[in-house]
Amino acid sequence: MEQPSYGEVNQLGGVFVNGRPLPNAIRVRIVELAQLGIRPCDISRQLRVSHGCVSKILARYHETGSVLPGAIGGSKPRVTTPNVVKSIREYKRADPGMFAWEIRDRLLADAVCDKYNVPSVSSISRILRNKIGNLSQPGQHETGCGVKPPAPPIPYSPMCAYSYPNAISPTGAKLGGPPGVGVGLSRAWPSVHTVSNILGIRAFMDPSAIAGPDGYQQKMEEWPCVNRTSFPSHAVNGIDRSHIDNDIKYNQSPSSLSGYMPPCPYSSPSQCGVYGGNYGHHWQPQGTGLAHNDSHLHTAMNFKSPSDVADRKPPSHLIKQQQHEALSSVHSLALPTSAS
DNA sequence: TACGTAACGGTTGAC
DNA sequence: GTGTCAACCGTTACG
Repeated sequence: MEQPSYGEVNQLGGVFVNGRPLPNAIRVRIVELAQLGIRPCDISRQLRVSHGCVSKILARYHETGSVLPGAIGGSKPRVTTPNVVKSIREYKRADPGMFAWEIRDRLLADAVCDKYNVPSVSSISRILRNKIGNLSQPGQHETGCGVKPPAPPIPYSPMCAYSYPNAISPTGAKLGGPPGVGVGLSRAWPSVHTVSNILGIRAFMDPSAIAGPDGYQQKMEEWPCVNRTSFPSHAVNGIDRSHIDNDIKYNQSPSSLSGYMPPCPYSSPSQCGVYGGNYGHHWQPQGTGLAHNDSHLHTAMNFKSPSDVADRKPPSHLIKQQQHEALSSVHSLALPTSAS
């Protein structure tokens, strides 16, 4: 049986998995280096990540304060919640001649929904047709008639708590919610397609998994379809294994951001929280990805304060030295002088 | 040369 | 169990 090979090599020689986010450690490193004043082009070259990706990650970070990737997969949360259906039913009962658009306005006016999760007129029409259309007919499962209503047509979990305004920007981008709120990431990393595994840097991403105390490791390590042998065993994206190991310990100069930015704050199980399950009752604000139950992430999140960044910037005469050290810590390669 | 971004092909997970 | 859909991903190429 031929095992598929998921890894690919980009133009810079870096290994990536199409469709999958970069390891968080690399994402963090990108932001970290940028914070040190290293140019994106240099970060791109040194980490062997496309400049487009570097640009995207940095832009995302500046916008949301999170280095974590967004929620992949899943479906948008339902807007036709039982509560909404109930309200529509009541509106329709009070005024059978009510138009769908009137109902929609009413839902907004009564704060049953907000502008972000109000059903469309067509959705309301569908509700009226499918669920409330025979409202006036006898035997209807209206409450109060002593007849137990059938099971709700829509299996629903308490998604009503879902609040778009706090979670999604007008552009649809997930933004940070209240710190520490709803950041419990319940879903374990669902995919065997973790880049860390694919790249063979499991230990880099999740040192604790080496011990494998929770059985999670086994699941990951048993992934049979990753042809790790196709990747260099000694280096990942230009990061020498020995340096990766060092990176795990993160013995970096305390003068840099590293002092309060753990190098690998996001273990794979932590990262998983941003994938899937983010809609509906599983949905979690992206911006809080750094502030979830992993205290390291919270710490990492804190480092993003622009004022902090400004305050923590080292004296200018140390910047170049720090940049050099930062990149040197990532690679065994000498930092080109052009990187200045 | 550096950078932003659209296009592209891919993955993911809810439905 | 499978297909669809809509979200996301990183790379590439272009300006």
